[in-house]
Formats: sequence, C-alpha cells, structure tokens
Amino acid sequence: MEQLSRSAGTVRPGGRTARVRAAVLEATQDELVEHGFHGLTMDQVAARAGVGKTTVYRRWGSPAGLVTDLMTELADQSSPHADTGSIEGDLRANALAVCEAVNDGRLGTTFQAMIAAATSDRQAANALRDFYARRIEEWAGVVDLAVQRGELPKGTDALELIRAVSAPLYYRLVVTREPVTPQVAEHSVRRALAAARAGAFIP
Amino acid sequence: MEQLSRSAGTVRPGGRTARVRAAVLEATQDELVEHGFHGLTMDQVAARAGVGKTTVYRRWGSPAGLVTDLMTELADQSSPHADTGSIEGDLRANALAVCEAVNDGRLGTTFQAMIAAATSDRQAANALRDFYARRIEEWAGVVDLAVQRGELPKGTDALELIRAVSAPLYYRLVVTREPVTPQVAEHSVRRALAAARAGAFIP
DNA sequence: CAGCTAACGGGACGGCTATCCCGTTAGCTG
DNA sequence: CAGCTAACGGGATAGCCGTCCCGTTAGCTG
Repeated sequence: MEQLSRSAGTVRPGGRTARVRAAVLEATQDELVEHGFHGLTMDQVAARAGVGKTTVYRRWGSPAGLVTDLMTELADQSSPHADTGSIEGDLRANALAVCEAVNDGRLGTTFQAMIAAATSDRQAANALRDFYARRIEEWAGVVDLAVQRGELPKGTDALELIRAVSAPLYYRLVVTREPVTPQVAEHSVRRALAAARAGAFIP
Repeated sequence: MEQLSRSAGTVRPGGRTARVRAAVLEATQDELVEHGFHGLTMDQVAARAGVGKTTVYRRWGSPAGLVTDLMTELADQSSPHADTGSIEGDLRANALAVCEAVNDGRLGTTFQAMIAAATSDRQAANALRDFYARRIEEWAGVVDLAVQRGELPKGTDALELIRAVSAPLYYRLVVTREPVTPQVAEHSVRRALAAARAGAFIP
C-alpha cells in the first residue's frame, strides 16, 4: 500500500503535511478527553485542528483511523523500562507505570479509546496488539535478568510473567470497571511473583 | 424512574409487551453476530424483530440500551458453579466456562458487544460491572469451601482469587486480542492457584 | 526563483439516523 | 363481552455524517 502510493509520484513529507498531522492528532486527543471515543467526530476534529474536514477524511478515513495513528505515535515514544536490581522492584515499576498511565486524564482516555476502537475496527485492533507486543517484549528483559541472577527459576516464561502483571489491571479497567489503584498494582505484582517463584510460569 | 412510570398508571406486563421484548432481544443478538456492536442500528433491529422502530427507540433508546437489556437478561440466567471436590477442579471449570463463553459465536459476540457498549455508555458500564460482580460472588463460594477443607490457607481473598483466574483470559480477549484457548485457561488456573497456595491472596 | 504537482480547503449533495405526531391495536377491568 | 387506555405502528421531518468535485496553496526540483 505504502509502496504503491510512493511509486505513483514524489512524496512530500515536508512542513505542511507534518504540521497538519500534529494539529489533527492534538485535536483528536482533546476531543477524546472531552467526549470519549463514541463522541469523536471527524468534523469536530477538523474544526478544532483548524484544517479542512476533507483532509481528515482523506488521510485517516474514520475515528478509528485517527485513534490508530495516535496509538502508533505513542508506540514510538518507547518508555524505558526500569532496572532496580531486583525483579520485585522492576515488576512494581512496570505495574505502577501502567497504573499511572491509565489514570492520567489525557493518556488514560487515549488508552480507553484505543480499546474501544479495537472492538469495532480491525486495523485498530492490530495496532493495539502490536503496541502491547512491543511493550511486553521490552519489559521481558528484566525477567531474563532475574533468572540469570537466580531470583526466579530457570525456564520462566518472561512474556507470560509480564502479561500476568498487567492483566488484572486491565481487567479492572475494561471489564469490571473498578478503579486501578497503586494498591491493586502492588497486589498484582505480589501474586504474579509468588506464582513465578513456585515455578508456575515454566511451560 | 421505574417507580414514577408505575405510579402514573396501570402497568401492563402482559403478553404483547413481553413478546415484543423477546423478539427485539433476539433480533439484537442476531444483528450483533452479523455486524458487531458498531454496526448495530435501531432501525435494522426493529425490522428484523418485526416491530415498529418507534417502539425500539421508546423502550431502549440506543444500541447501548439494547445491549444493556440483553446483559441483564443473561445475568438472570445464573450459570451454576461446579463443585468438583477440589479447588483446582472448580477453578478449572470456571476458567473453561469463561473460555467457552467468549469463543461461542452467539454468546461471545454478545460479550464483546457488552464491553464495547460499556466504553461509551455509563448505563452499560454499570450493568457490565453488576453482571461480573454477581458471577464472581457466585464462584467465590468454592474458594471458601477449599479454605475450610484446608486446601488453601486461611484468610484467602475469595473474590480476588476468582478475579485472578479470569483476568488473563479477558486481557487476551480485549487488550492483546490473542485467542483464548483452553490451554490459556489451564495456565491461568495453575498460576492463580500457585499464588494462592503461597499465601499471596491473604490481605 | 520559477514551474510543477502533491496536498489542502470549501462548499454542495445524498443517505441515514433519530425524533415527533397521531391513528391503531390489544391487554386489563368490571 | 364491552369499554378504557397503555403500548405499539407507520409515516413525515429535521439534522448530521460521509463523500465528491474542483479551485487553491505551498513544498519540492532544477
């Protein structure tokens, strides 16, 4: 797709296009905070961004497209994983980072919108999956280090352990819609770690 | 609300109203399976149910309202929790029940629709929360029995343990959008149980 | 700095969705 | 079984959303 449009003519990645994209994504976030994903309309995003609505339709196609692009933008801003020296500290840092992210007004609504978009749009779903696959891989490193240090048994599935830490947080956020507090994060770490030490993450 | 409309005149719970509701909820499920929550329109539901679209708007108000009613209907059909004699068997039965439910064409799409509706509609969100609160409470009993039998340490938080079993399943379903297989369910049980035996579910 | 063209902007149009109004149906009540 | 009225049904209407067409702008290129 990308290849085809490139071969059709000269691409212009220059100032205006980038400026428009920045303005539109900024406006998208603002609209999400105010009206949520359900109330996100191409029209209002265009108006707030100060661009023609035709442009928004042409480049993003749908509200889900806007959110998807916002997601890939966030994916590029890779959050550096901590290295506190102990696996407990590292996992706690991970859980608290998730906790803060979903509770932050601006970022949290964007995350919720991503999940909402993914329920109706295949492209958004793929972007969401890729986003988390990348985050999980980044954090899996701390588990491997812990195994090398002897903190966790050999053969521990690093990806699964990282997933296990965040699963209860997202479960509360999306399914039971209970608040995601630091205490919840703490409990999640404690339980995942207990299971890991007992060897429950060895396939 | 309910009280007010009742006091205004005589309620007629009789045949026609109930018949209309059944037809509409049936049509809603069918439409959900075919087009998903995003493609659920009041108009088509009314047409498929063979009722006037004014009726659908008057009684349910929005697609989210339809799904919410569907959810309360499912909530009433309480699934009996198994009692296999061991906590491992009970939790496995629970996890497999969730696994089957989300993979079933008809029921699974309804669940997904419920979650999608909850992201945009407060009433749907409340109904979803109540639904799971009830299910979790029903299953918490098997944990208490296991504690009495000495299978799990005293003070184990039954509600949290039940939540911990389903959290990874829903995490995959909604967030990472990976398939929810029986093997995933098995792993989830194994890990939650390992943590519980280590006392990680004692507050 | 001048020409080319990718990308943007405005306005008009068609289709759909949600709402309103009022006539009709059918479940209660005596 | 006859009257009352809650609840349903159909049609008309207004507003919004998405698309299309074409003129305009501004970033590349030599």
